[in-house]
Formats: sequence, C-alpha cells, structure tokens
Amino acid sequence: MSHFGRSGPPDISDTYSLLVLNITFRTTADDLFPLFDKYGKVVDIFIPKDRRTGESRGFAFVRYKYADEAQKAVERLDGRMVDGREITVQFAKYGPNAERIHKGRIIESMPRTRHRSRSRSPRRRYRDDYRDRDYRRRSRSRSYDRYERDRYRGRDRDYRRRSRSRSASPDYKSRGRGRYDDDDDRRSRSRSRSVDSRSPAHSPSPRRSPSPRRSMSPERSASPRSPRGESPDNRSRDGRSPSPRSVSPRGRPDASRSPSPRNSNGDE
DNA sequence: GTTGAGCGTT
Repeated sequence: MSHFGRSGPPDISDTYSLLVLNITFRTTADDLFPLFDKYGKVVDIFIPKDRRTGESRGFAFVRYKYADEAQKAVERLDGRMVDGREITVQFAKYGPNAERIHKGRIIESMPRTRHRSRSRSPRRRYRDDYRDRDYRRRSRSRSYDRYERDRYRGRDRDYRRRSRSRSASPDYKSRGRGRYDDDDDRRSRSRSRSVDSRSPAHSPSPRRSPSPRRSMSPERSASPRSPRGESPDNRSRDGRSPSPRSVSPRGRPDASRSPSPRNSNGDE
C-alpha cells in the first residue's frame, strides 16, 4: 500500500528528502520503499517520470521523517545494488519548488506570502528546465543522438520529396509554430510590445514600397479584366514566383485536381 | 526492447 507519487506531497513540514541516483528505469517507489523504510520512517517516495514517455528518469526522492534516519539510510543504502544496479543515495540539494534545502530539509517552508514581485515565470522555467535536461541527456547518449538525427534526416528527405509534388508551406509553418506552445510568453510580449513588431532587430521588412504598379495603372484595378491579368502582376511583384495554385507546368489548375491521370476514362 | 548525468509531482 504505497501510493507514492499518486498524489502531491503529503506533508513536507519536517521531512528530509534523499536523492536516489543511478537506479534502473524500471525501479519504482514500491521497490525502494522496503529498502528505505527499513532504516527509518519513510514519509513519501517520489520518482520523477518523463512526461513524454512516462518512464522513470532514473532517480527517485525518498523523504524521511527524521534527519538521523535519513543520514543512516544514506550511509547504508548508498552504493547498494538495486535491480542489478548500484544506486547512489544522498541528501537532496533542491526542494520541490527548486528551493535550496539544507541536508534534505527545506529551509524555506512554502514562501507563499512572500513578495512575488520577483516576477518569476514558473511555466517558462518549467519548459526550459525540461528542455535543458533533455538536451543534456541526448548529448550524453551518442547512439541515441545519432539515431534521432538519422531519423530526422530521413523524415526531412521524405518531407521534402513530398513538398515537390505538393505544397509544403502549411506543413512547414505548422511545424515551426508547434514548437512554441507558450501562450503565456506570447501574451506577455504582445502586451509589452507591439503586435506588429515581431522581430524588431531581425526582419525589419525593408520592403516598405507600397504598390507602385497600382498607382501607375489604376485602370487595371478599376476594370475587372480576366483573372489572367492578375497572374503577370503577381509574378512581376515576386520576381520569380510561379503561382502556387498551378502546380502543373501547363498552368492548368484543373490538372492539379486530378493527380492520377490513370483514372482518366478518356474524358480527361 | 532502448540511454546513465543528475535534483521532484496530483
């Protein structure tokens, strides 16, 4: 009956957290509980898990009720073989709130009524922290890094090939935006800065020239000529940008609708 | 089925 990790921290008023490292990714709190409970009263055991895969990260936090017991467990369980791996037990240096703790004991007990003018973004830090850890981990595992890179490259190639026959604009944009899922950051920036100034020092958009063509030939605008008249205009403005609609060299939008000419029964 | 420096959650 050890539902450790199921609910939030039960009580961390006078508890000492121990950090257990080098444990197997399959080791669970239930496996560590009997080991640590033998040396003292274990209040709670928490094993951080990856949110993406849900697997253990390889370390656990054991909370003791008394410091002496925690110290004993550190000295006794440090270097113990668990699940075929030597675990490392030591006092936690940081608390659940990333606060500095002394000998596993949290120095600051929930600074809730403290001046929060420090303006610390918990959400932003969360993501950053996760990314940092992930990056470090990937960097360490060379095989994993290569594997991922190869996979990414393969996907990129396939993706590029597809883009040749189809439009890759929406896909690319979606991917780029998918990376940024921080609405908080966006809101904060939009609040402080103009929405227009997305990149103040990167993309100044020097193309400020209005429409000299329109001004010179307002007749075109007034007279609704055939849709083809707009084609040259667009091309002229972009310089060398074919119509995204007409994928076929023939310039026939209708052809794009039927990618498989095999289906043509004779009519098309 | 997977890796191995390090510090945490309904």
